[in-house]
Amino acid sequence: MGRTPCCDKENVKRGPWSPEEDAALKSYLQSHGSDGTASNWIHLPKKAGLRRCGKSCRLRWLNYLRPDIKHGGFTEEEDSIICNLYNQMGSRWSVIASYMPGRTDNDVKNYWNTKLKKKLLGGKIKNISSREPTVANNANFSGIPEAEKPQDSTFWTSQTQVPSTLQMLYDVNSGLSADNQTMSLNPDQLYNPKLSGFSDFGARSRGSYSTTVSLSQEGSSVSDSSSIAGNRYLDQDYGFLMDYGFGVAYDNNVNHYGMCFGDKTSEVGPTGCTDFGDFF
DNA sequence: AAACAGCTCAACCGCCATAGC
DNA sequence: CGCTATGGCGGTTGAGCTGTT
Repeated sequence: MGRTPCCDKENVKRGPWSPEEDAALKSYLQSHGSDGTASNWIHLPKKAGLRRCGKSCRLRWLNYLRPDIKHGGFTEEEDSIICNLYNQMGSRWSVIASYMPGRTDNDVKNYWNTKLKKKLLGGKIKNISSREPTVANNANFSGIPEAEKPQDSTFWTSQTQVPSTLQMLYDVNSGLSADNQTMSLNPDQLYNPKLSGFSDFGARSRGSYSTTVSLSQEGSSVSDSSSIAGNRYLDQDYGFLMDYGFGVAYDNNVNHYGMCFGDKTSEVGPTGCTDFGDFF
């Protein structure tokens, strides 16, 4: 037996909302309370005189009609917050959005997919240690569940101790040749078919991320001992996997510096790197 | 001016989590 | 404990807008 639909799809209006519908929804929620419990989204359309699915009403309110919604372009500070948090927790848009009052998960997601991702692909990553972090100073952590907060304060404050081999510019747009002087391995050595190539930044990993990469002693080959989704740059000396956020994992395989590491950190390098790059 | 391509973003879809019975 | 209803979320879609040829 299939799942029962949330509404009668035959009798609900779909597509863009008219100003009249917006007004009806807004007026109803303002007079009856706009929190989910008070509203009961499923039954709201009927009460508000709307021929819409309850979910659609909820989405319209949360993403557009709420009075505290911030419309308009994102600031650089917000860009920075999004990039930092994306690197830390992946595509948890609602959590990321919760750090930015007035922004919705949909907004952040759209902004990431249409602009920020391209910005990064455009080779905007700069020297790792050159910039002060911004999240610590600007993020609003109030109301954020403890588990969702950045857990390592050094991530937000420390800019020192960047290993020299990490002092490189990774230009994701031009591939491996971004900084050949500091790359210890040539592209042939770095490339591993099991890593699915270097050009696909769209891979995504969610939940656990069981990556273990071990470099041979000579660094002449890369062998992975489990599957790796997505594509990363490998640094021979430190063995880290450079992930620019297009498939970044989280949970126990991502440290608080935005780097992805396998379960066996001894195999893939230290966890003491202080930051992962500056995208601007 | 028209045709086409690329981009944006609101809206939808389907899955998952959880509360309540 | 299992089922159902509902809320919430991330991924995807497509209409409309904008830029380019």
